[in-house]
Amino acid sequence: MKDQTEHSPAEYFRLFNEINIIAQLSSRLFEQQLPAGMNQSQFSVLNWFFRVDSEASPGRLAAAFQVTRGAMTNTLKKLEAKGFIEISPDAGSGRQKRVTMTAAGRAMRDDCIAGVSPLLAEFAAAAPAADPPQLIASLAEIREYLDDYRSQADSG
Amino acid sequence: MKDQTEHSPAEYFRLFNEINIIAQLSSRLFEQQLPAGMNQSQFSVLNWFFRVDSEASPGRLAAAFQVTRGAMTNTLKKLEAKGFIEISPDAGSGRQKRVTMTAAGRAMRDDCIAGVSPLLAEFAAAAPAADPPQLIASLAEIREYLDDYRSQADSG
DNA sequence: ATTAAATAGTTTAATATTAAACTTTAAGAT
DNA sequence: ATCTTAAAGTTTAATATTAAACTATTTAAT
Repeated sequence: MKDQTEHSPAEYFRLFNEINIIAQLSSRLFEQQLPAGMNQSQFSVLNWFFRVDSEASPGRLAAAFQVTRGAMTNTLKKLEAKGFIEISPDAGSGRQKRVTMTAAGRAMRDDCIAGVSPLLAEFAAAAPAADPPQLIASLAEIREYLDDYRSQADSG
Repeated sequence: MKDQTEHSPAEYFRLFNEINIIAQLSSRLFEQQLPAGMNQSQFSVLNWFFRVDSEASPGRLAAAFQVTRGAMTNTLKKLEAKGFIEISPDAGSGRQKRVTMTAAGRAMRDDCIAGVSPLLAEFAAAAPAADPPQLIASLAEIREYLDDYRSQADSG
């Protein structure tokens, strides 16, 4: 007999299903709170500069968000046109570029956070999850597994 | 001091972030295993007929998957063109339609499951999550909250 | 019975994304 | 030194999706 550690394929199917539905619902909800003209992709890039590093190549950002380089080119163009980032040649490498966030970009990132905060606060108050830290930890394990899996597939 | 029940907005931000990354990674991975010409949206509709009911209106399916009716029109057209579903007038209501899955659709649904199974089995064997049932239960709570939230917003 | 409002579905225009082709630059092999 | 391969970024074509306009039908109000 199996004990509580049984992990069936069907169970994981159901798990990914729940995750996908939540991703879809929450993304829609979040995007509706963002300032006009901003979407989640653009916000994510601005927030990356806030959280992770002060500069990056387009390729590094594409890898960070697991989108194609073409998609990142498009997102960066939008942000550059609005003056939220700057794209300059990389001094050390002629085939790379150097992306940085402007003051206007930082201000817009703050506006986005302000727009989304009431929703998150409402959510936190309703607390529809028993133990968020535990949940986050479990999900992080899965995310890391998928990341590794992808890397293997890329090289193999 | 807060105990383990603290639920901060920042925590939920992080939670949705993990969920979105997993959704993106897993969707890509799953779609790559599907038979040529099939994508997740189309598979989901076929699988819905397997799991939930033997017939539905386009609007019911759009609501079930939280996509616009326009998006569902598009998905159903693709499935109909390939002979996986049939769309007929609804006897009881001139403005509704009646969608059903064909035998070819059932066969394709099985092919999709077969294509995805090795990946799920591999995943289940690696078991990158301590307690999938618990995880699913927590996520289901969140999904239900978001569903309700959306319904309120729609009517309010 | 007429009219107004709501509902179901489709169509259109715009956008975000992927995959693949392409250009330029760098690194490695000889 | 030259040639080949790899890497970084962009462009193009195709697709999926949303929001909004539109058509047809049903329900409700009077």
